[in-house]
Amino acid sequence: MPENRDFRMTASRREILSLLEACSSHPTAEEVCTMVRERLPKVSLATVYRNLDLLAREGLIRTISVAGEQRRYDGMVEEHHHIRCEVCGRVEDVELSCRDPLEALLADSKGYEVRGCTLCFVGVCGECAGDGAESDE
Amino acid sequence: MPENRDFRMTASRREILSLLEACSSHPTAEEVCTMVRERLPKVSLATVYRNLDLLAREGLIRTISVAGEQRRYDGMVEEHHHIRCEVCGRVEDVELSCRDPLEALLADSKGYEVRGCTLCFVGVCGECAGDGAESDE
DNA sequence: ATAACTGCAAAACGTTTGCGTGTAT
DNA sequence: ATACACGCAAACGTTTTGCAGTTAT
Repeated sequence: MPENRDFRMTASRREILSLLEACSSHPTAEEVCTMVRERLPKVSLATVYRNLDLLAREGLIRTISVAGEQRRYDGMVEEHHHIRCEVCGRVEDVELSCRDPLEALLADSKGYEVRGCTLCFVGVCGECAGDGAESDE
Repeated sequence: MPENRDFRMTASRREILSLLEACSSHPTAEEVCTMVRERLPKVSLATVYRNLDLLAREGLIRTISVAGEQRRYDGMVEEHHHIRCEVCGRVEDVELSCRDPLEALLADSKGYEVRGCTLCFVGVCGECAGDGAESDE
């Protein structure tokens, strides 16, 4: 039963994929690598990077990147956005479809054909609030 | 006439600041360095990084994190957002205050105290449209 | 069989830091 | 005079790449 893909579904790829799909924490490549190694101890970080890149290009996962910070990966491929805690760095999903109404506005106002939208709120999560951490603004 | 600042307004800082204020292209640190060197040839990249960081901490410029790319800097300090061309990479300002209505929603729905919002649309700008460049999706 | 995939090590990249010298205040 | 800022070069953490051996198809 040949799969209709232009790449091979190897053990490490299957593992990365199912791991990301089950995981809500938007891990970094290194965190993915650590998780993969629990089941496939010999997987190298380079392979994890290569596979994350491939899976993202194939549209099976999403990349969350904030310039100057470590890239993170997300198994949820539907359009959605994130909120990141300024203190602990955690990233959570936000279900919020503000894209469509703005798309028309932007395409009109800037002459762009809008293809996507990366929206990331930053703030302080409930756990970090009151930690005395809000003073570094 | 002593200035009421907790840092010195040196030549390189003044230059970086006025350059960013006059510049609408959201340059990277290296681009800023190149521009600064047109007038101050001996400035080092490390100094540019240090000064960009300081000016951002002081609130005189903004750091913009455009997904997947190098950090960029912006002389416009008011809350605003960006749109980036997928083809040529240019980043333009978008005046669009979608923050306030969403803030309440988010603070409520996720338990976060929202402090800011980085919103970046990606698309194809007018100049790049029809260049045959939209095939690499 | 063979093209795709892998681990390893080294390179590349953007960014930060230590140190001794220079400069704004 | 002195604390701050600087240039230089080296270090850093993340990501990419070259290569030779391995594996899925």
